[in-house]
Amino acid sequence: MHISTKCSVAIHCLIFIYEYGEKQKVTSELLSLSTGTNSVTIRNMISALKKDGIVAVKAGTGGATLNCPLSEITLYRVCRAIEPNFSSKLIGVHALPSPLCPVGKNIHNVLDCSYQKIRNDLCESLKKITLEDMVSDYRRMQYKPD
Amino acid sequence: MHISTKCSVAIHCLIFIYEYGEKQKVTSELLSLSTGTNSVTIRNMISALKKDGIVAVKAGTGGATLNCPLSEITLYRVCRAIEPNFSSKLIGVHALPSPLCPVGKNIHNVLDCSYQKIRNDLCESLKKITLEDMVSDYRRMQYKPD
DNA sequence: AATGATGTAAATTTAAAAATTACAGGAGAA
DNA sequence: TTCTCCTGTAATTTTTAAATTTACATCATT
Repeated sequence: MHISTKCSVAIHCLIFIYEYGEKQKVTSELLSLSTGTNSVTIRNMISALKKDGIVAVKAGTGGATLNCPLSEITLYRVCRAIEPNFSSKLIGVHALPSPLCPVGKNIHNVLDCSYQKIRNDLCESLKKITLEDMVSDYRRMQYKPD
Repeated sequence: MHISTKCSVAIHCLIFIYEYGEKQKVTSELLSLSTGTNSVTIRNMISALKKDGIVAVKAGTGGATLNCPLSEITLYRVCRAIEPNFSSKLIGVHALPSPLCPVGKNIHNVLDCSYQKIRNDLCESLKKITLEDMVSDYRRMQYKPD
């Protein structure tokens, strides 16, 4: 029913990996410390990003690196990688409207009509923002700390 | 962190009230039966819609009616009435990134930059859809049931 | 007054998200 | 070749948020 904190954690990790992935070994433990999120949760999330080709993880010895240019990583892609049907969970629908009521009988279809538009708009909105944008925001803040 | 089912239940109720509110007394009990949602939840939700001027409830004796034209009731207005800060809860953020890490220290501000754009886009998207649209979808389905 | 409604608070239940525990398996270092 | 550090993933437990339930004061009409 929502875009979970996993998306925020994923962006955090991706920025971290971009900044440090080449210089040092970025493990799930390190990302766990930086994000304040459980290392198993991190591993599951990184694993999903890996399947989408966003990151690469060195087998056996560990360590994550980016696997594609920042400009190709949109928020849409991150959300979809982590939670395949995230957009259909955006707005919750009540499960048991009465089939005996004319409104209840049709409400799911009525809602779907409009919700589909909203879901599409959201996806477009998420496609417009890339990790490149976010890293540049990050760097700007790095040097203007207030 | 998401748009709850309350929004869907509210739309269901508003269509119901539009269709039957003038002919019969639409009580929370009746809406509870039609939606399959608890009557106290209905009353709380109707109460929020009332505060926004979307519906009127007859005091004492009960019964809800629409209080403004369908075309003025956008999904944005419904969402905001029910959950004042719904858009800020759209995407969850991890609560405890490490303040000792350069990324952790700035991540909330970085996320806010982009998330603000997404929230605005969502609000615009919700403003484009009115209850008038949804009622006409509903009526179309009424006569073409499949 | 009696009835049938709303409005709201407080407590309980339910369901979803996240954390924890546990462990098999891979790559490199000792 | 065995030890260590890491990943991947399953199963369980804890935590949190949403929704329901219970309860009752209050307000018009009959």
